[in-house]
Amino acid sequence: MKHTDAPPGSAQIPSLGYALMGLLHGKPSSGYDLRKIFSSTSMRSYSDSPGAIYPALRRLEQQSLIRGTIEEGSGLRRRQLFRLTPKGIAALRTWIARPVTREDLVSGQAEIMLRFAFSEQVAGITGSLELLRSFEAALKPYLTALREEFQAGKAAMSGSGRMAFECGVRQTECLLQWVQYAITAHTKEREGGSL
Amino acid sequence: MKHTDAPPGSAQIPSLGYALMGLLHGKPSSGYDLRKIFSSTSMRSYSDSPGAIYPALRRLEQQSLIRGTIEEGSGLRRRQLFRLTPKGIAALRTWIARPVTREDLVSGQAEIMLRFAFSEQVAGITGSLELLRSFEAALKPYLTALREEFQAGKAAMSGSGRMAFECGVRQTECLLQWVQYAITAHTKEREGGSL
DNA sequence: TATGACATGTAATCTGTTACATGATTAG
DNA sequence: CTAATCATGTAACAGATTACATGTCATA
Repeated sequence: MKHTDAPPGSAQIPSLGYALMGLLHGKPSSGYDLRKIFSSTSMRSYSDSPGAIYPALRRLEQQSLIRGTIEEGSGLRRRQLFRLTPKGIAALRTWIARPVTREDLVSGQAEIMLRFAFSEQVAGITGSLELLRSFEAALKPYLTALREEFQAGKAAMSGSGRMAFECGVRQTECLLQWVQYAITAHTKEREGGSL
Repeated sequence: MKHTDAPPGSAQIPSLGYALMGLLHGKPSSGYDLRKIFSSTSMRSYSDSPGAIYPALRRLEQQSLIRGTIEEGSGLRRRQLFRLTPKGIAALRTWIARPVTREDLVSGQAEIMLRFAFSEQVAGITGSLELLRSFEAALKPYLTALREEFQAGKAAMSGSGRMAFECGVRQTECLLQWVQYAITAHTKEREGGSL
């Protein structure tokens, strides 16, 4: 019975859309540029296929989150440069500022890390710090629950099932350590930098 | 130009299909049972929605990887119990025995962990060990490449971008440590258990 | 002039999500 | 009787993958 009832016009943006917008915030780019970023950097987890990127760009443009302009002059063929609109920047900011939920943790933390990666450029160090704290706040009880589930269920698991679960717990512990390290690092930087 | 040319009839199975088959290997279950497992255990990353599970089960049945039989007798309503066919068991085994590729590492390790979790039940400790070694072999050069990419690119990243990358490196290190720990644990168990 | 990198797209298909529909059985 | 739980399904839609199609420009 979850009536999503999203604010009209904001037909929820998939992860790829935010990845694209985050990159465009850094620098206006063509679809081809973005594809190259996906295929050549550690963002390989996003598909660099034209069938994914061009339709996604068009959807974002239809929602007025980005605007494309055809580049004239420079030697090559028509090349459409996309840049964020004010509405797009606002959407990015809202996305980054969303509190981290249990759901974010359950379904792989890929999207939260994406949010964090863009956070400093889009929302400043304060925004990064807020996201990290929200991350930490969600992570702690989640880790506790994971450990409890492990204790409760390990008797019924196969050897490798138990090990796989342990891996999940360890990875989550590792993540929490990183979050705490990142919080101190960012706190220091903010004190040293802009105070 | 990648002509996939999969062996006919084996129309590549998505991750959800293997998750379902892995659970069925443990014990024949109805769609409802499987949904409950997804919604109540740490396999929450799979959707427990009927719109995902029932069609997936039907697809597997059409490929003769599982077979459903209606349960009579016991009080409740008709309930279809699914169990693996020999072909399904073979497909599971093949999936588990697949060498771990770079691609597996790039796009989140969720699927390899699923493979590993089921490996002992389906392929025995030897199968688990082989998978772990393959995992280790893929992980080491990947980690090296990640670190190199980090060194090469960190100058151009924002503070939080750099941190996010560092998180990726740390998580990968954590994973490698776990793999090595799991290898020694499994090796011991095999020596103690069946020798 | 032929090849390969640049640059953009489309169509078919598959899978998953959301939301709804149906009906049986059990507990209060 | 009514509500909750058990149990299965479907229809509309969104998004990604794959494979193909198209055309420009540089260079060898």
